[in-house]
This record gives sequence, C-alpha cells and structure tokens, in this order.
Amino acid sequence: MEDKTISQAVIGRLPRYYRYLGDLKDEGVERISSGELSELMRVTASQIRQDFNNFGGFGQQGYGYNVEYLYNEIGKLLGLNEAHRLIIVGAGNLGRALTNYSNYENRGFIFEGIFDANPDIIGDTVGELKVMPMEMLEDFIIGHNIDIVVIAIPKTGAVKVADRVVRCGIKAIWNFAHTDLNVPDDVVVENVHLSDSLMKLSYMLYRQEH
Amino acid sequence: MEDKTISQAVIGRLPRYYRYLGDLKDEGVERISSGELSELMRVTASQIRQDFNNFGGFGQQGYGYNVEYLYNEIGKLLGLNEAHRLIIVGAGNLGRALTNYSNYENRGFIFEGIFDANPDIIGDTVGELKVMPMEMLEDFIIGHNIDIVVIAIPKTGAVKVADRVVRCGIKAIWNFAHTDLNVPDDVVVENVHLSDSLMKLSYMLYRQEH
DNA sequence: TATTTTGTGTTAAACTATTAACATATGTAT
DNA sequence: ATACATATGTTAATAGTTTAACACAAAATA
Repeated sequence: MEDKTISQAVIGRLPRYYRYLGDLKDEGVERISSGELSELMRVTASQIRQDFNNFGGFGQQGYGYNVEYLYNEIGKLLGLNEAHRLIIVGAGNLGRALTNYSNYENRGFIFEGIFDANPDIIGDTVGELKVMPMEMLEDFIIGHNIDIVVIAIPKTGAVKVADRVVRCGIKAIWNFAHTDLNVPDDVVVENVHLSDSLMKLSYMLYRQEH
Repeated sequence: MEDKTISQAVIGRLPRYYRYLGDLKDEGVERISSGELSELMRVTASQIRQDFNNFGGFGQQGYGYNVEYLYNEIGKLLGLNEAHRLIIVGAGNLGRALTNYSNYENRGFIFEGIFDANPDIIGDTVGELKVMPMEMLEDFIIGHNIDIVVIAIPKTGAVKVADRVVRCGIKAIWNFAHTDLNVPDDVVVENVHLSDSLMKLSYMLYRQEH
C-alpha cells in the first residue's frame, strides 16, 4: 500500500468511480477502458488513468480495467471492506432520515445508536433503535466500539458534542451542524453543510439569470 | 457587476465567509481585517483578499472590512436578497427533514410544496405542507413560480423527475439522489451525495489508522 | 508466428489556484 | 500638519491539478 499522500481532489473522486463501477458491474459489464469510462462519466480519460495510478494502477495495457476487480480495489481504498459502527447524535428529522437511509448498511456502515438531549423523545423508536439520553454517550461509544459519530444537532451544541466524543477516542465525525468543529489533527471531519450547498446553488442560479 | 467567470473554488468558499461574517455581525463586531478573519477561519489572509477581489473588493486600505457591509454584499452575491420558492420531490425521511430545516426560511428559501409517488402518503402533513401526488408536479411548478426543485427520492426515479421539471423551465436542482442527472447547460445542479460523503470519511479514517 | 491494434502507465506541458510580496491609500497619533 | 502604522488591492512567484503526448505491453488478427 502506497504511503505517498493522495490529494483531496483525487479522494473526492473515488466514491464517484465506485458508484459508476458498481452500476457497470450490476449490468454485467466485465471490462472497460479509460476511454469508455471517460465518456460515461464525462471526465477525461487522462484524469482517470492519473487517478488510478496514484494507487499503483489497476489496469492492463491493451486490455483496460476489469470492472469487478477495479470496483473491489476502490472499495478497499475507501475502507469498505471493514465494517463501521456509527452513532447519531440528534434525533430530529435529519438524524431520523440518516438512520433510515438504509443504503449505507450494505456498504458496511452500521447504525448502532441514536441520542438526543430532549427528554421528551428519549425512548422513542427510530427505525430499529431507541433514542438514548446524552448521558449515555461516552459509555455507549466505548462499550460498542463505535468508529464514527454523526452530529445532527443545531450548531449551539455541536462543538461540545465533538469535544466529548473526541475525548472517547473517536477519530471520525460526520458533521451536519452548521458550524466548523475544532478537533485534533488525528481526527477527521467530513462536513455536510446543507445550507452552504443551497447557497451555492442559489449563486449559480443567480449568475445563470443575470 | 463583474462578468469574468469566477472559479468554482471561490464560489464554494463564499457560503463559509457568509457564515463567519454572520456570526461576527451577531457578536457586534464592526470591522475586521483579512488577517484577523484569516486566523478565525484558518485560511490565509492572501486567499481572503484574492477571493473578495474577484468581485471588485469590499474593503478599504488601512481600515479593513466593515463586517455588516461585507456580509450583505456576499449575501447579494449568493442571491439571498431575492426569495426562492422551492418544492421537494420525495416525502420520505430526507424530504421531511429538509422541509422542517427551518434555517432556510430566514435566508429567503421558501418551501412551497412536497410531492410523492406513494399513494398511501398523499395528503399527509409535513410541517405546514400536504403531500401532493406526482401528477400535480408540472401545474404546481408553473402556478407557484417555483425556482428550485429538491430531488429527494431514490435514484431509480430521479432522472425522470429531473427531465420533467426541466421541461417546466426549472433552472436549478438540488439533488440528493444517489445518481448524476443529465440536464441542459443552462440548468444548474447541486449534488449532495451523502453516501459519497460518508465514503470519503471512511477513506480518511482508514488512512489515519494505517 | 509476425503484425497490427488497443489502451495502459508515465512523463511532459498547459493550466489553475494559492501564497507571498509590495506599492499605495487610509486612519491614527504626535 | 507630518510621520507612522495598518491593511487593502494587485502583481509576481510558487505550488498543485489537469490535460496531452507517447513509449511500450498485452491482446487480437492474419
């Protein structure tokens, strides 16, 4: 396994490759060239070859890429060969939506628990989970070998929750709160700032019109 | 207003500036220099000045930037001075979560309607809206001057829905479906591929550990 | 088996984005 | 008023990313 650091640009494209290759695999396509994939995905063939070459290259000259092999290799790169155990902090609409977003399960993301600060909804059922109180957070994370914490609460509480879970040894946070988290260097945060995304759309629409 | 095209990198940073400036404004901060903002946001002061200069520059030498003025100017750039009327296609958990994500309202994003293909949930109440059947989609879009369509359904139906709304003249789609949409050049699509995002986090976590 | 075609891995070139440097305008203090 | 400090707008340098070019390895064909 290579140790050279891979650029964020490349990493950000891996899931999209994985998605297209999964579809091809399901369609029964056995092999594909960078040129064909390029046309399908609307990116240059050069970029595809460069990207894969960051990891040593998965193809064969004169043949192309074996779809299933490539799919599996990218899956491994994405850490999808090992299961991840997640909890969600925040049992509001978004937290519930994420819990039920069952697509994740078959990719090895297992939702183990959901927490909320509001005493009125403690014990409520969300999918197959029961909402737990925030006091149980630390014990649950440690007891259930949680990998990833999803923060789906308003920004006011988000920073504090991040601090708490980091103190439990959590190294990955999927952050939906409308704020940036300040965590140590060895903790990775993937932000999903929905309103940022909507504003970007609004910007592009505005430019289109004027 | 400048006509020079602004890079995606810059556009993508605008909402974050807007967010920090909003917070500063709320704290009563009147002026800020690129250096101070740089420290706060953890980006270089150079980048901040370059970014703002794409739009002509909002500051004054020797003074810095007036927080409220800058906040409003970026808001205008993002198209937040005019109201946007949205509809959501898909009244599943995610669609419901987005409807109730009230933060948007005060930024001028108004959710006007929600649609679903499942006859069992037509008429259900989601926030202040009633779920409408897909047959009403076109008439509603035209009758209510809808700006933006949110696609929150599984990928199987997403492409068809996109085609339908584009035919009604929609120029902006906020796409949560796990697939890419193929739309004409004058239609803008902002993708929120949640599983891509989660895979990226998984990748980074994996690298961190190995 | 020899030859042609295909299509990768890889190096080089073009382009884009970020950071640094600095001239100059404004504010502040003496 | 004058001098000094501040901090922008802007140009130049550096770094990073994308695209193009091509040598060569494997497959296909004759």
